[in-house]
Amino acid sequence: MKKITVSKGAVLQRKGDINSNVFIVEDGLLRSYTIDDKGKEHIYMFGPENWFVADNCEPNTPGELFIDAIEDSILKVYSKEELLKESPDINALLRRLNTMQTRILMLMSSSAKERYEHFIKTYPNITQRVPLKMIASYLGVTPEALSRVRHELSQRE
Amino acid sequence: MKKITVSKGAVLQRKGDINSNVFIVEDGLLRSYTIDDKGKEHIYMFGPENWFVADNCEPNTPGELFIDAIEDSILKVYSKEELLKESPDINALLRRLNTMQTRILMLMSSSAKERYEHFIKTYPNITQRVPLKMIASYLGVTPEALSRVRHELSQRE
DNA sequence: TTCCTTTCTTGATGTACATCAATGCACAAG
DNA sequence: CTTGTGCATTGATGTACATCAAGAAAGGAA
Repeated sequence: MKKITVSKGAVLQRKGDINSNVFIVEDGLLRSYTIDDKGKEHIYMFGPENWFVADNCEPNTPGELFIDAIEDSILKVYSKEELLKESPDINALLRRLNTMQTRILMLMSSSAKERYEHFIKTYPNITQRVPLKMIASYLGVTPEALSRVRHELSQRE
Repeated sequence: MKKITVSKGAVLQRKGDINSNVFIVEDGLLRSYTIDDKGKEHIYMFGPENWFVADNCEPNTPGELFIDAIEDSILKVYSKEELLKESPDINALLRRLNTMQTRILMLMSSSAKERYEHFIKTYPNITQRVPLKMIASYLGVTPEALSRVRHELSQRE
């Protein structure tokens, strides 16, 4: 762990960086965000005092998020490895957080069709095991809308 | 930890229960979901083999989610206290998961206005510290839309 | 101060998805 | 077999929000 001071506007991490730092905000304000394919910014979270901010990607895989300082800030910086040493159970939780992160970014930036395509890639087996209306409910759309998406996708072949 | 077998349709937890179990799915399929004020169901997650399913509420506060079995399932059941004993750091992560959970449910079930109202309740200070467009980006709406929501709310007094 | 940049607001129009309603299919129970 | 009940599909219509465009207000740097 080391403590650093950054000024407003400082960039702590870029999307695509292989970088597994966890920031704990002592004072100031961070934000983490992504930029989608249309160039639009989506803020994933704000990090005010006493929050921790991190891109919850697996260690040693490229990150999804940008992290920067909205105000002058004082931060404690941990490496993820450092935290994992303390307790390996944390690994499962981190993976779970990652799933949630992806889900939030999907809900904010993707259309029903894109969300469905992502879903069948991520959970190919589940698609066969549950009724369509449950998948719709998971994706945040109505069964009618999902049915039309499905129809559209099957046409396109 | 104990191991249990449940059959399709079994309800493991209801919204409002004070119940801090964590289920690890050995075989079968669980789902967790909420029901909003309009009576609409929103699936928070599916729990296939090797997933863990839990309502990430603080221990000893009422849960947000229903959890039930979509297929006959074999589960390992842990109490949250049991996990916390292993490593107190997990607490911070659980709190974080809870924030994510709330966020996902908001994105799936609430209008822009409701999301904004929830935001200013949860982060009253941040509202003053960041430009509106960032809040819009966090909420998943355009600055224009948020501006109109704000206008509407200020009228109503 | 003036200029420049960024933020916020307001209006007009477009669109993805919701809602409502009807029909067709399964599969389960009698 | 027949009847019922829940699920999926399709069409017609409604609406919340996005997009596009223009102007007003609010700092920041010279």
